[in-house]
Amino acid sequence: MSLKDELRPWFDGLPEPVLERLSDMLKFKAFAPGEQIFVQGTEPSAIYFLIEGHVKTVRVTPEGYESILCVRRPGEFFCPVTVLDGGPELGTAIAMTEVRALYADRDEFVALCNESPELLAIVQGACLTEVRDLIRRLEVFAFRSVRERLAFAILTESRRQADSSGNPNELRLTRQELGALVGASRESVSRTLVQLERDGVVELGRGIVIIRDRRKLEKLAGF
Amino acid sequence: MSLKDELRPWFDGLPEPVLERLSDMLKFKAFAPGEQIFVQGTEPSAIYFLIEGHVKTVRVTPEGYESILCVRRPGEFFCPVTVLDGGPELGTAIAMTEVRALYADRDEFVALCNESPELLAIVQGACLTEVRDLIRRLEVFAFRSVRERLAFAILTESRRQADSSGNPNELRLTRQELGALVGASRESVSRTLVQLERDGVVELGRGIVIIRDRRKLEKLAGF
DNA sequence: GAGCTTATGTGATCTAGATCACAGAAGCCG
DNA sequence: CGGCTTCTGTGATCTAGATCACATAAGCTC
Repeated sequence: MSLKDELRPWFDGLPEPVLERLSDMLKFKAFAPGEQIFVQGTEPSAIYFLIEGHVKTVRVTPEGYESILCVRRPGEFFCPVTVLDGGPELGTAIAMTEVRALYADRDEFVALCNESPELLAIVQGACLTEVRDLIRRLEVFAFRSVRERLAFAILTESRRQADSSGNPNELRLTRQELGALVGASRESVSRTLVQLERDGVVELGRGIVIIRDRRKLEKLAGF
Repeated sequence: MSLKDELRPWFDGLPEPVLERLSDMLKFKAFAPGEQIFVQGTEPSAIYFLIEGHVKTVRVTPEGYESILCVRRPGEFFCPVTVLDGGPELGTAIAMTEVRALYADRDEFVALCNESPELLAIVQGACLTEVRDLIRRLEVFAFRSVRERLAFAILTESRRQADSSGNPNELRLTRQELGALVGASRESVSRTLVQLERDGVVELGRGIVIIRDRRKLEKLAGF
């Protein structure tokens, strides 16, 4: 199957010639676990299309606290915001697993966006989704307990995983990473998850959380 | 001065004919303090251009907690996100003072955006700014104390006020509203502000916070 | 298997901040 | 003016969650 055909499901509705030109400008690159793809604050030089593996975008505060902005999964491209505004990278992208990705030079890609309103609309749409997601997350951060924030994060990530045709019930995140995702300490996450396991909501493993009772989780998260 | 000329500074770089058509589609409306301009979750029917007064966009959780998404000031239009994606309103917009605003029908405005890439880029840019602002805010929420969150919020609002050619040192926000902005209780905000007043950082009044020592504030906020 | 490194559970403490409960103040408007 | 409502300060109490301090445990590599 040609690259162009592989891209099609990602860019549904994109005119054939645009798809063609896009696939022509893409190059392949692999990353090892832990490897940095780009660094917070630097000028964005490319847009990445994730084929395989997971990538986290993290921000580190001056005190050394690490917070995870988002986890990217196969089928996603990043970062839509920096592609459009050309501003500094919002976070540092780190491969969580073996990663296979395609990438395009940002300038080239932007040029193509300016010629194709359809492509621009797709990137724009991704940004708008991010705004809506961030607002929900902010609300959860402001008023809810670690237990509820965790439930929310697990469900959210689970859904994103389902969207990328992964197993929606198995989340490969360490307690540390979950903490960075919900703004809590590793210990609190650990204790809370053990509690949730006792309640039959999840099942725990080393570096993994398995969802057992989605209904209870949704109730907790306030969905 | 014609409406078109009044609009010009808001839409710097917009081609003359587009500006003309935009000014033709605008209508005037005034709101009394406390009046709702639109409601969270409803379908957006218009885009508003704020001429005078302040507008807060709030979200209310099922338990009755109120959080403020943002405060709009003269020279801003809202909400760029719902204009572009047509999704449900992100929050309920409430006039905080006497408000004078212009508004355009969303469909008409979107049609104009589709004809003018320059106009689209302006609205898009506002969305991208929102993403970056939200991310910073999320980070502050996750790891910092009420004291630091307050300093951050006061500075941020101060800057936005300066941008709308208001007095950047006088913030007309109640303790309650500041709490809704930083995710803290009214009491905590009150106590913390009194402390900051003792330290000579701010001066307090009924429904107002006056910045006295911007430098200290910036240090606290982590700027 | 020995010896790493990384991920995890869990007890003991300590504190920021929520919550409850009032009392003053400052504006309103009749 | 007196009686509203809205905003504010402040004490007392209580608890979620951070932090510190270990002890495992599970993989990995040689």
